[in-house]
Amino acid sequence: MNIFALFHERIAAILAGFGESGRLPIALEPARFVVEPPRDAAHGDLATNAAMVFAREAKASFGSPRQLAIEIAAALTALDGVDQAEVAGPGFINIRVKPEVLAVVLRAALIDPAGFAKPSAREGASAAPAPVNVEYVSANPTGPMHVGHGRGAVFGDALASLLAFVGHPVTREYYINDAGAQVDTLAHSAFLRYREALGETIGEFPEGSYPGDYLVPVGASLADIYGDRLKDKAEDEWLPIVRAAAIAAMMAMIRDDLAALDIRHDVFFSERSLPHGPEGDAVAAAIADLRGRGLVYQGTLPPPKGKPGEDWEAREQTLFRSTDFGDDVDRPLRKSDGSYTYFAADIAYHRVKIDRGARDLIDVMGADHGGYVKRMQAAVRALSGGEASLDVKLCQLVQLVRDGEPVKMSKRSGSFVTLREVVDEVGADAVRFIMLHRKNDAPLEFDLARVVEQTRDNPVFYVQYAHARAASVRGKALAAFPDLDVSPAALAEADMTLLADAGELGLVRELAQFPRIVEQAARAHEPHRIAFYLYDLASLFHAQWTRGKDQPQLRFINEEHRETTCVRLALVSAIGGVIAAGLGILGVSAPSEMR
RNA sequence: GCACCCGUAGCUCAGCUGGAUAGAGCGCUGCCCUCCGAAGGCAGAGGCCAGGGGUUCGAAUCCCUUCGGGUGCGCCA
Repeated sequence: MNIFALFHERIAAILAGFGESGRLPIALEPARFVVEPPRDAAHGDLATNAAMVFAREAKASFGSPRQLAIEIAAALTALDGVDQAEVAGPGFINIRVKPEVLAVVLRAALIDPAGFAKPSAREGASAAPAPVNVEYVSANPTGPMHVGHGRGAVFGDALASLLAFVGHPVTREYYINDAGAQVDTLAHSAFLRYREALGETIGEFPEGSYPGDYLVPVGASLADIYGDRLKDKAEDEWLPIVRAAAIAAMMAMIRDDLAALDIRHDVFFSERSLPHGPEGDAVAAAIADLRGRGLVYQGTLPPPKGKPGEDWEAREQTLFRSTDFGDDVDRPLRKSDGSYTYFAADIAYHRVKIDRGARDLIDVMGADHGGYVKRMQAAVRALSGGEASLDVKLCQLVQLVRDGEPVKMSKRSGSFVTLREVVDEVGADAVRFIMLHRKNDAPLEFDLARVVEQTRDNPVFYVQYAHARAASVRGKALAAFPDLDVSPAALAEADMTLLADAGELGLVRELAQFPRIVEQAARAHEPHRIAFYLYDLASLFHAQWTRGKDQPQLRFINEEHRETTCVRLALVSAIGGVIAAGLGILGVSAPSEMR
């Protein structure tokens, strides 16, 4: 029930009508104009720039954009639900709808807040929303997740929910980098813990290994299972065993950390599981695929400029022609020793995703992967023959602070602040909301002290409290009118014309924006817009509530006027419902009371 | 050297894919409330949207460029 979309269609129809009578070109692209809330509420309920956008096309028949605007406005005025449509400035059209339109919006939001926000299936819609694959987290299985991983995790999870909410079939996916040198290093560190568990004194861990004590249980468990039988085996015998045990333990830990944030994936895809070997090599097949498209060749890359490359020497490699797709240089698929690069494996993996049917691929990664974006997009386009596209969402760093003071993080000592510690301290809701309350490509400051405060500076609390307050008002109403039916269906019968106060009408207008915000957030892949919207809505709601302090006639519950109470309860319930629906998309709970 | 991201109020950040007088929260100033519905309300000051060019009816938004910050740059994953 998106009234902005509704009026967009109506105006498009009016323009098409002008097209039929030969006064405008037939095939005007409706996406060029917008219908949006006016900056100033005094201007009306909706505004459109349609007349100005099509000024050039209208010049012959209408002269000025203003004249086109006048005629569009005249046609709008004749439509159902339109109170007035007037032209302002150079050609804006401000539309004011009749009260019954706002009543319809309010009822829709009240009866089914989530359904209200979903895009309505249009008649003759071209196609169902495309299948989307969202890959997120993908932290290497070499230790506990830290806070930066958490941001990507929460972001990817909320984005996946958002896309599912608006109708896309969504696959949530985790790529386990379990095939590189890092996991061998992990295995060596675990082996040291194993020997330790057998009673050896290990002392200092070697440079570049994983000294964190999260490997201690892995060593102990290996000692339990194998006794000392691994200790004297050759490395190529114990390594696969220890590696598998260590990776399994790390992934169990990571999944546990994710579960604490209520983050789940449909697919955990192991890099090691990509078929390899003579009987079927997925990476080789992917390279052959690209080669068949004429995009692979043997060549030598120029040395990187500006970086003093002492040890650089020209070597011939197998290269992917990513420059055909806008990359800066072609990228190697095989190292000089003939083994595959990580990029080659990643190409094979994305090929799997495309083969499974995904057309919109999204990778959520840390900002340090920025240099990787172009080549991966090139690969996806090449592999799919242009059918699929990849959007890469880079999440910037998280700076943990407490009361404004930076929290020390030292990876070297192994005592970095883990995601789990933060979740345990402030709760999953706070972590999720704060991480979604910022654009993904902007750095995030996370104040551990602030997010547990019960004040307006704490957006988590402020929004959740609005929901709790809505629930509380409903309870209070039952105390005043014990026989009142406060179910949404019953409240929807209330006389909506009794909503007359400017603050109340402002709230209805704010509710009307929810579907639009959801749609835009989904299209832009920016869940933070929902968080900001919820904060604005909560803010207006709290303000209206507070007005009742000084002006008792504005209180939601009026013991003298049952009908007024009903309609205000309808408003309050709709607000509560929309906040719950919005928080639901973000994966944040909507409590009925704050403690 | 090149590529990508960022630069908006004192601080932290929004700004709806080009619209009307650039917004919010903190902080600051001044009133109100602080028993009557649960952790406050109202108002004000504060901006060359980093600088400069361009595109057009119209630019914080798009393009070019300069400056400043971050990230990355074959045989790491």
